Amino acid sequence: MPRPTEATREEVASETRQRLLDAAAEEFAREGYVGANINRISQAAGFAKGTVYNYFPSKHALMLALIDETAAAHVDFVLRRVEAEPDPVRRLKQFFGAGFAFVERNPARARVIISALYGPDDEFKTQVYEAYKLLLVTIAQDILDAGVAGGDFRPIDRDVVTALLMTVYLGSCSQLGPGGKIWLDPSQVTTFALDGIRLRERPRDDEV
Amino acid sequence: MPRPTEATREEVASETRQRLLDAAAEEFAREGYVGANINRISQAAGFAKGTVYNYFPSKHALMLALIDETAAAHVDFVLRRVEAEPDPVRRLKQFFGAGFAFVERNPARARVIISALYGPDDEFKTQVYEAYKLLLVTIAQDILDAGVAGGDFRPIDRDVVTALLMTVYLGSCSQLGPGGKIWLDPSQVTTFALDGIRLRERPRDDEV
Amino acid sequence: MPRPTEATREEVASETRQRLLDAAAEEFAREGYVGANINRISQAAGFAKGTVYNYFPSKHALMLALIDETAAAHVDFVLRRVEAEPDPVRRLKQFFGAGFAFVERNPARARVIISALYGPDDEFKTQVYEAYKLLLVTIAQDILDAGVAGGDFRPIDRDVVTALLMTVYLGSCSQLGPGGKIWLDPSQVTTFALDGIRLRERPRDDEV
Amino acid sequence: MPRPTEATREEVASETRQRLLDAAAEEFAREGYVGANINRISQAAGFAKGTVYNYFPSKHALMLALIDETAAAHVDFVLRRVEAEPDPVRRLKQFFGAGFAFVERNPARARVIISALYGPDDEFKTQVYEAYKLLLVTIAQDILDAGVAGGDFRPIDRDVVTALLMTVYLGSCSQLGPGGKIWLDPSQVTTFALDGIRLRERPRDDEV
DNA sequence: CATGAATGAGGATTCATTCAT
DNA sequence: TATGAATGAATCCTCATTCAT
Repeated sequence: MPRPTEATREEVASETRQRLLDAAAEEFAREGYVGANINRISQAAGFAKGTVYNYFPSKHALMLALIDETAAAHVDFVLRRVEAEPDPVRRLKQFFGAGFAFVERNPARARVIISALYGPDDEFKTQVYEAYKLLLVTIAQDILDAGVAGGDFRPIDRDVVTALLMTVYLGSCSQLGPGGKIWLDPSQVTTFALDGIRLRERPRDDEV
Repeated sequence: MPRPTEATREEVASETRQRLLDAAAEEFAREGYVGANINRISQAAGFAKGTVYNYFPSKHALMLALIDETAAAHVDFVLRRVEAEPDPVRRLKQFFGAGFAFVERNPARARVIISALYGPDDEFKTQVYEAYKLLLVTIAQDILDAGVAGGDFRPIDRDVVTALLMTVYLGSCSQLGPGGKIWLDPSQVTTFALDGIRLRERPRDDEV
Repeated sequence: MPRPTEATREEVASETRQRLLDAAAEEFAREGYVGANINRISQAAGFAKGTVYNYFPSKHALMLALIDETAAAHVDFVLRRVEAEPDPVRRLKQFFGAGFAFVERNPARARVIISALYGPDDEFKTQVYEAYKLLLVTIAQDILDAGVAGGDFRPIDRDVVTALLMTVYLGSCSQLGPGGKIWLDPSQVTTFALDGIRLRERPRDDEV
Repeated sequence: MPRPTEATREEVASETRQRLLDAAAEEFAREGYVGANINRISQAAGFAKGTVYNYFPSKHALMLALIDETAAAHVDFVLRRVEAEPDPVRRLKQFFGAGFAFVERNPARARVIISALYGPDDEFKTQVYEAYKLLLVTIAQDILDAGVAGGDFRPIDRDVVTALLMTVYLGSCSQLGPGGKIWLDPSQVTTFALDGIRLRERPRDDEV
């Protein structure tokens, strides 16, 4: 058992790091990576400029850490809910539902991810892809493959549709209205996406 | 009628302006707006730094002009082809087909528009919305409304679906592989989008 | 024939560069390379901070340019006077005499060279060696080799003695009293050095 | 007599201080005073940053202490050996021999002294002069004065030659090859210096 | 119209130093 | 005594912008 002071010290360091990441998320979301200002980040976190550099070796590394931390929380949040669902159709709905919920709870983080994806820095893009790989695999296998096998979905190109679903998801997320609310109704987006892939023997009228 | 020298002078000025815009498109696409460098732009266009300021009052104004010019060409290119089609379904296919064609011919311009949309500057976003308004209206009225009225599409929320179609289009455009090729097959994207809205009494097998 | 304005522009640029180098010499001499401040250099030269970067890509490059320029002037100044002398002994005297004269006229430049040689940056050292190579070769060949061949000097290790002569010269130069005067009398230094190598009437063989 | 714990405490403190000085010597030698990093020094010594400040009030004071400690060891090492010799010529040889031996055993310390002498900080220079005063006095009196009085050396300006001998010594020391070896052979340097002052068989009076 | 020298605000980063534990 | 988190002054460098030619 570590000495109390040791435990406390680590907690404080962890707490500081977290506050810096939170402040960085806000700043990067509002100003973009290049426009973000390290001094404002540390001030917003309640520290002096230098403290950022006690935790992250550079602005670039801070961004990478933020991407990693955000992606880990995001993937974890969505996957838990997706995998709790019994069948592919419900899972797809959860993918959108939980995804939008995460974005509404963490609008700044979401913006950072999206701007990393559409911004000019290839290293950020790669980092995002890596960090979200598990989510993409789950969509492809546990939702699309399973859905096609089970007769819920039409035969489709798994990778193309995975990309399209992520595209629809990310695109919807970035259309935030005032207050950070997602302007598109999740259920409408889900319906649209589901109808793009669902098998259609007979009319259905049990939608969300 | 202006004197020949006048005409020549205007032509030269127009030519200079065009070369500056082309160079700016490449630079903004590669570096992002904040990372773009006015000196590099002028050098790439074959001029000295100061020349940019003879044609555009600021870097910001240059970006706005580039958005306008690109959007005008883009909208014109797509609308000509969309409106040449006789029915909503074909028009929607043309929206994607012509849109992807424009992006493949003008990858730098496309990147600029997309980064403006997903970047932190709200003024750029507004400018893009304004410049593309005519395209959005055409989708909403001449494709969706017409398609619903004609029984091609299910009753849908026109504005939501317009947003979703643009989202799918833009998202697909930004997934460029090496060489600027769009990675997603236009016909697959079109099929996906069409199936999301099409009315489905009976199975159809006449797709793209 | 270039246009007058062109000629003037080049003259101004050359003049600016020279003023910056002069100011840099003073600053580097007084503060050392690391302690030197680019802003102070440009201010002392009568320009704003950024102007330095219109002429030199970095502080490091400015230092290298200063070493080169100083060494070229130094070597030229000394070699002209050394080579005007008819015999090795007089040439050696001129080496010290002209060398000390250059240092007294350019104390800041001399300090920069010396601090480059004794400072921690190996690239600066290499640059100094390269820039003074011609002078070292002249000492070794046109003074020492010639003097040994002509019976003025004892048989000596040419390279060792070249190094020792430079050492004595540089060491003496760095012992500046108030006002930048070299504290050691050139003639005393010359006598000391000459006696270290001159042929004696009878051989002695009791050395270390 | 202090209590054992007291004695131990002092030993530990002394040991710590010594390790810090050793690490500082390496760092100052490699990076120069301004480029040296207090954190690296403490890490290399096996302590945290703050510990340096428990032993030295500032980086500047650490440098001064290092100069003092090095000079004291250096002067002691050389003087012991010089004063063990019976006559001025042997003493002068020992001055160079022991001096070079000290430098080869303590290359980092030697570099620090030399960079202090040729660097921009006058306070360091003064400190070096003060700390080496006893050595200079010994050269001037116990070697040069004694040698002139005993007929070994020509009548010379004692202070000038003292300065020249130190110059030759320091200059030779700073020409370190790979591995910290002094590149100039001590015996050659000694011969050169001795011949510069030794009495010749017959007077010459054709000098400068 | 084209030029490019000059400007100076702005920002990332370093690091000696302090001090509470 | 040892620690290391926090500090903030200091500095190199970038680059949009101006303007005289």
